[in-house]
Amino acid sequence: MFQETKTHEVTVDIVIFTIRKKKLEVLLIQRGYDPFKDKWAMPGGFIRLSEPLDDAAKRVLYEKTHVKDVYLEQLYTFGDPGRYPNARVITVSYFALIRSDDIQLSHESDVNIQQVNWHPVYSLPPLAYDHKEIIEHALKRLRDRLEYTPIAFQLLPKKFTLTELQKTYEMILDKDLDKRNFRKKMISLNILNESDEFTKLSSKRPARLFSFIDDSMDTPISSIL
Amino acid sequence: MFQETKTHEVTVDIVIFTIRKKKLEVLLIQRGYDPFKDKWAMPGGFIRLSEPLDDAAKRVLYEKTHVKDVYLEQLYTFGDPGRYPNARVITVSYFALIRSDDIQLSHESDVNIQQVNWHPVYSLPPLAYDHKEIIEHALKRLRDRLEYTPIAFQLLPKKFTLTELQKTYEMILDKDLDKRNFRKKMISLNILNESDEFTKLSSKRPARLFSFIDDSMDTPISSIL
DNA sequence: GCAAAAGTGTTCAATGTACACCCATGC
DNA sequence: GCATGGGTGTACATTGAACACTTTTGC
Repeated sequence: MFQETKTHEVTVDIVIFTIRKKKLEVLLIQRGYDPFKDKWAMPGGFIRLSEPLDDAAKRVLYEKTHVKDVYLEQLYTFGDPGRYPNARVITVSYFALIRSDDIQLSHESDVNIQQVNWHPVYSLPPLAYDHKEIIEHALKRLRDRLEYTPIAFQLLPKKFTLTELQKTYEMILDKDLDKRNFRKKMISLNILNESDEFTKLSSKRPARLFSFIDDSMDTPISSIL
Repeated sequence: MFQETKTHEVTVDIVIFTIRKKKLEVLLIQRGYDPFKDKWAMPGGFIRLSEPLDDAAKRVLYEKTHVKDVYLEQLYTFGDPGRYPNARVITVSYFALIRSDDIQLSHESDVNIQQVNWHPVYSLPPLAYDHKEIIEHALKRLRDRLEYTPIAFQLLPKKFTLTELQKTYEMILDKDLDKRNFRKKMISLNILNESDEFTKLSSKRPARLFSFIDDSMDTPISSIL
């Protein structure tokens, strides 16, 4: 077993979440060669010898999306000997939250890659390796964080309406929330700045725009179910 | 940098908690040689090439304590290039909860090791590497788990009194709890079996013994503060 | 009979949950 | 003027927090 490599290889893989077309989506890359040809996989890469783990994650993230300064958190380390064919690859997984309008997907001319695309997290294509398991793990963690920290703002533009915020929660939790209770709760947390601006474009009643008070990232939130 | 090794080395390190002498303690090994001679470190070891991560953790745990079937959970992966002198060592950390009466410390005749000993988690000796950071991380995780899952039972004998259970919570949270509220809460969770037995040895009023209902390990617990 | 730990309930405050109607706008 | 999403309050149930005295035993 493992004749081809005599050492562990260590990679980072990143579950990149965004909100796009009113859906919670993850960024996937279609593999252009075997093993797992045509299957989809999360962006990932080898960790350089003198590179901190978080830096490796940031680098991979930047290479694929050209975004910086996004929410990034280490998730879990997967290292089953059978997870990778013909090599022992241990992967430190991360999850990232980005605003879809910040993104510039890089369409590098890499023959190994067929496509880079967003996929709704609730209807994923066939995935390579153990990436399905990793994404499920990431979704669990994201839901967990959502109930205790003001993390949803990482997926929204600077200014947003309360309805947009609520929809974000609903997409992640995959569950409907009560409008009045949601607003009451959010406002009582004192993490929102009420602006004087309103949405204009819609052909409906304009909605007030809010922004997130930066220094409240560490504010714990009691449950919003 | 890193001339001595050209690859990443991957280890597991385990934060082993127990309750001993009415204190929350961790198992540490005093190093017998440089670097970090005389400093204390957590039990750890290299991951074998075709060994799953959890198995490596179980193996290291067994080697040091001769216990099996204990609570073991992956914690976090530390991989700062500067954390280890002269090598790039990435460590997947775990934390374990064991009953101190189950333990048989192995006093192997390893010249590299001076001593294997328990240390109170709130007054640790000087630690090697970044192990202080790892233990702090483990303590945070343990506290977190304590508030949402019935994990404290992993530190107690099969049968225990409510006072012992409360003391366990108090040691981990480093905070006093209200006796009546604590008992009310625990009983309302329906995860305890009330037995007909009582403590006998003490020279005080005997206390009723309880046991934990096994299949409630996944029961979430709302906050106990 | 006294020292020491076991055991037990009530009141109040805070938080969560369920629920329905009017408002402002563009067309 | 009507369709669409924005915005608002109250009543009730659940949960958490504070708090003190009686009971059982060994000595």
